[in-house]
Amino acid sequence: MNKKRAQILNAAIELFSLNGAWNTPTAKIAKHAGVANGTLFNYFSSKQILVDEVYIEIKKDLAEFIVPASLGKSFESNLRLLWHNYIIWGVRKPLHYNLLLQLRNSEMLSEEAKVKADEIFQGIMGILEKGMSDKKIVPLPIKYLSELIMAQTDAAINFAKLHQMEKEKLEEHIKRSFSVFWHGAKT
Amino acid sequence: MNKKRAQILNAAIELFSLNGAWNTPTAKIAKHAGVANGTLFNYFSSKQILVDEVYIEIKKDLAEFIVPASLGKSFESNLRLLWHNYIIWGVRKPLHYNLLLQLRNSEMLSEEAKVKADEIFQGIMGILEKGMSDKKIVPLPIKYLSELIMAQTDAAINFAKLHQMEKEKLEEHIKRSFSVFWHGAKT
DNA sequence: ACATAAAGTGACTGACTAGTCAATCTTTTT
DNA sequence: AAAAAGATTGACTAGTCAGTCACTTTATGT
Repeated sequence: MNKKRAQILNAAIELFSLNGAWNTPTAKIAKHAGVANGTLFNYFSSKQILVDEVYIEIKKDLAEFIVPASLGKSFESNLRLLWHNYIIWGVRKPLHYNLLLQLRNSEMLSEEAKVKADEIFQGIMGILEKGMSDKKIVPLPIKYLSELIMAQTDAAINFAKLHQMEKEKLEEHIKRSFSVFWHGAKT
Repeated sequence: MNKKRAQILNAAIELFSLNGAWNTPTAKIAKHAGVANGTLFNYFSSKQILVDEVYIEIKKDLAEFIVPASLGKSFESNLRLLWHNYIIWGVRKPLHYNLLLQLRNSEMLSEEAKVKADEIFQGIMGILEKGMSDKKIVPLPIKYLSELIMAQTDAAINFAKLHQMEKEKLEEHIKRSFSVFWHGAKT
């Protein structure tokens, strides 16, 4: 069954996010997932692997959510869409988002997991970077632009959460955050 | 003696940063600090308290480093200086910087430690926020500006590290990063 | 209906670690 | 220089938890 695997992953995501992965015993995860202690290890042969898989799962979820279904229009509109979707994801899935940050900075991930997770985003990053260099819309190094995009979307997510934004207000905020980025980058 | 306390804190900062605080036994910290196991608990009554104190220590170090000695000129020049100093600090003290991010997202800090650490920055933030609202240089909410400042300086630190920047090149990069922010914010 | 395989279980264990404390060493006081 | 106070020590303990494995339950094939 793959259902059990998903149950365990979901339980892990929730408990890791709320209490910290370092502070969450595998027994608690199993219980929360409604399976026996030993069953967890049938699906994930060690806690390390579970942590890695949780990270990859979250990145996959994110990638699937933000990737523009209809790609091709102008580079700016593609970037706008990615920008929008990432912020929405961060606001709508606070547990996932929180855990993403936690694991990124925790020294808990194996190198393999980091590489694998990066590979998921290679497609998206490739499109982005190609667009940036082709159009040379912007006089900044591509890698710095990527950093800026990540950083400013994170700032936007934090602010949106702080004010518990929804619907129109959130959409307004997202638009404005993109303008701020776009004007800055075009300096 | 306060020297021992400092030794323990420094050992903890190094080991926490490299291996993760969750993964660093108190015994290892004591050994690395050149004191006995029990001595650590004479200075920090629990590991939780040690972690909290490490976090506060780092924040103090940062505050001391970035605060403009000569304050008073224009708001923009003050902000420029804070911006500059924070990035320099992040680049020069990679262990401190790394651990700051790690602890922020780790669910390891007590609420009291977070509050105490925030208090250290209340002065700086106050000046900043007052400057922003007084001059109304910028049509964005103050809290969002703060988020943007933190986010964009972090991006600048990452990029500087990625390219192992130093001296003039680093200074150029810092200047540019501020321009990007400033132009964006004035949208 | 039976046999064989696969999936699930949970009590158990070996390793690890935060925190203790009685004993020892060092510093200060008288 | 003796005594008292304070600091340091590290062997020890009590608790926790990742991972195991002999057994049970469920699914599949004949």
